[in-house]
Amino acid sequence: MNRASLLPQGFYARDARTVARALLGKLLVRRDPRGRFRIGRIVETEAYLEGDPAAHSYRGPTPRNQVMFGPAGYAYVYFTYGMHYCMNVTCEREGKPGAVLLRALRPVEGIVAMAAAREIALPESPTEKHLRMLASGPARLAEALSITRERDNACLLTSEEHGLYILDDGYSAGPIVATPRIGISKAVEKKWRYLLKNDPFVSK
DNA sequence: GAGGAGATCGTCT
DNA sequence: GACGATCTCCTCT
Repeated sequence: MNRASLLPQGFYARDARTVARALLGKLLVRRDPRGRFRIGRIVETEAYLEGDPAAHSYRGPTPRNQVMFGPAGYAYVYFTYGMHYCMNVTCEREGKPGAVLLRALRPVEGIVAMAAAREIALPESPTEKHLRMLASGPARLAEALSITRERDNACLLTSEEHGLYILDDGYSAGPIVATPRIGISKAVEKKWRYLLKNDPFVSK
């Protein structure tokens, strides 16, 4: 990888829709305790805003969502459906909740480790179809990088210290498409899901 | 390829 | 006590 740099906190302290678009093409990095890396390029995001009925923050702070009310640039990881974790990045500013859900990655490095974490048997020469199974979907993404609420909620993403962070390697993302968000029942008309146009690694 | 059911439990009402 | 910012597996075409 060439000259990749951490995104500063100012990158995150903006409108969630702006951050959601800006995160497309950036690298999500997991460095595990053995110093091995799992890296994927972000190809799909969703924005959740203040006053947004679909956002976990809508009804005010609770133990579960309190990270959304804190400063920008932290991970908000929640547990849902009794079995899945999903990862958000906090944005906006303190007291004004906003978050971006990371929905899909294009695997870049550590593919074998991702498959192991997902308990998927990869053939010697995996096809794009196999690689799509690794991190195309918010719960798949979290599982591929071993992201859990217990380990990663409220972790600072602008530092490499915790082993989970986001890098800008200078990649220039192509055209971005905005669509309605997935899997929600409120504010379904808002087109706050963003993805790289024609990218095969977006979720379905 | 499309569509639907079931899994499974933390969180909030 | 109801409901998820989901995924997988199974059936049918």
